[in-house]
Amino acid sequence: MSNKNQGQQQGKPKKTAIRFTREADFPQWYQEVIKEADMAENSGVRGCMVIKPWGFGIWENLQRRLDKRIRETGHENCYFPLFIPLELIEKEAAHVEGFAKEMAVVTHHRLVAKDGKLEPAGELESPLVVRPTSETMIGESFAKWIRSYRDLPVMINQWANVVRWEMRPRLFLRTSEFLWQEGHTAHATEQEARDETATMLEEYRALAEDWLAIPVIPGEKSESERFPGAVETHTIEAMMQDGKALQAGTSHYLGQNFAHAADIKFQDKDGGESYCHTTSWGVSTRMIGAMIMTHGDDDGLRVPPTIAPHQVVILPIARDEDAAARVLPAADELAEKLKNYVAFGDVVRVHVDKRDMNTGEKRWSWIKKGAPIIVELGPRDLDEGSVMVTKRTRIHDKTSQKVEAFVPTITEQLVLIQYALFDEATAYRDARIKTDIADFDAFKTYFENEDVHTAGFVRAYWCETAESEESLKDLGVTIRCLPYDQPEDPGVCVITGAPATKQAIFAKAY
RNA sequence: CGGGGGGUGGCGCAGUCUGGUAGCGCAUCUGGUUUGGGACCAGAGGGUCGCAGGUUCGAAUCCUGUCCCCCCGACCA
Repeated sequence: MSNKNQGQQQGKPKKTAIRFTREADFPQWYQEVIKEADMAENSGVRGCMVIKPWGFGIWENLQRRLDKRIRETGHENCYFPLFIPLELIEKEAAHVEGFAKEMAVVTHHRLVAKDGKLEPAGELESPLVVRPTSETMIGESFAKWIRSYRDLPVMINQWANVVRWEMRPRLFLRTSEFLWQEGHTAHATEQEARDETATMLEEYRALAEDWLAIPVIPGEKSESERFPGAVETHTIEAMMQDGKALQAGTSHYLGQNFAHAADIKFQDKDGGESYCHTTSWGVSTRMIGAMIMTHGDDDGLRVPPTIAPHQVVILPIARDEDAAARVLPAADELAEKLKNYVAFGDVVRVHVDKRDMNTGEKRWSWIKKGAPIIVELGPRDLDEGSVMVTKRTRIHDKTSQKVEAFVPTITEQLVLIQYALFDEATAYRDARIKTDIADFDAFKTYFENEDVHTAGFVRAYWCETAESEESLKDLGVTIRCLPYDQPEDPGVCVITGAPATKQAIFAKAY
């Protein structure tokens, strides 16, 4: 048995690679993972973060895959302005109301020097809102673009930053400015728009589960949780390791609400005039927060191989010049060999870490960053024709593998890590979905007494009334969604005891 | 936005109550010894204490304002 604390001869012994454990303090642990993995940091601007290469690389890999799927499902990328005229966003009543509190507003367009300082001057006649989302702006364009049924459907997407002046920012989960994609489509018929909404939610489910290894529950939002202005909002809900829910992506059927507001209409075959049915859907950098809180452990981040900026990190071990002369070229050579293989549709991403620092420290830095496979290559390995392999899923089990066995199986090893992460997360989540809560007393007892060991979701029948939902408020519990897979038989509402036909997921949420 | 806690070399902190011009550990740099699970010894560099103003002979310490961070709550992707 090796002792991972061996190097800690002085000072406080460390049991884990990072300072906080999930159990002791989940919020602190979350921040510590981000810091130790060198993913992002706060900036001097409230609620706005600097995304560092390891965090941004993860985002880019997620983005690359999703962008591909967005194109494959018939959409095209566009770009719309960051600023929205105030009078434009006022057009859809429910929409404004929903976003009013969190909109940043530009009121001036110029600065003048005064007493050595710069002061805003040139007040705008009409203020501009920094987009919190682009339904209104894109709706304006749709109205111009669409004349005839032959122009439909219009299916576009944009990768952009948006601003929502949130009260309580948290890195990746809720930043004032965040990166996302927003898809916007306009259709001739309700059915087509509803199908689009469902198609994109399924894309999000696949992105979360197949790509990020995050198990999610797809379903429909209750009325109170709907996107402002939407007829229906569909969501994928994930469970974090503290048992809280995180909405990881949404797809909205907007009906004709925005079409009426922006006058998006077309002439049909009969010459009649109709309003379009529109949709919108988005996922954001919040997904990275979901990944951290799904896969991270007390030694830091664990990145699914699909999106890891480096899937394999090679650590050349050289104690002197002579060893370096042998080991460094060998490490490069190994990297080149690995690059002949493809995993998840891309050439295996290999990095040789040649930084001049202690090997143990170097190794821990990659463990904290969550690189899926760490390969140590030293003179001894060279003599034996082998490599020392650590998988991030089992950091205390180093195995020596022959190079000719290791290299050709790299794809398989990465895939197995991917599956292991998904299976582990799924087992964790499923064990924390309670389905045996009989009545509201038991429900309250559960949510009042939950802690980091027991917290989770309750799945139970719900009568779908706003009043019953209101009574959850004091508990801090919300209805996350009505899952698509529903039992055939009706039951009774866990809150009111009234007859109910559908089950809902109840949870505390981010 | 309400309640609570904070901002002191890169990181983590002490010092603040009882003003006297900054200290510890880690990290960094140099030299040496080391090196396959977060090395050791010696030496060195680095901060004016979030920012602005005030009180004072003198402010990290007191007062006012302000910005930012963390936790809980309400709000939200």
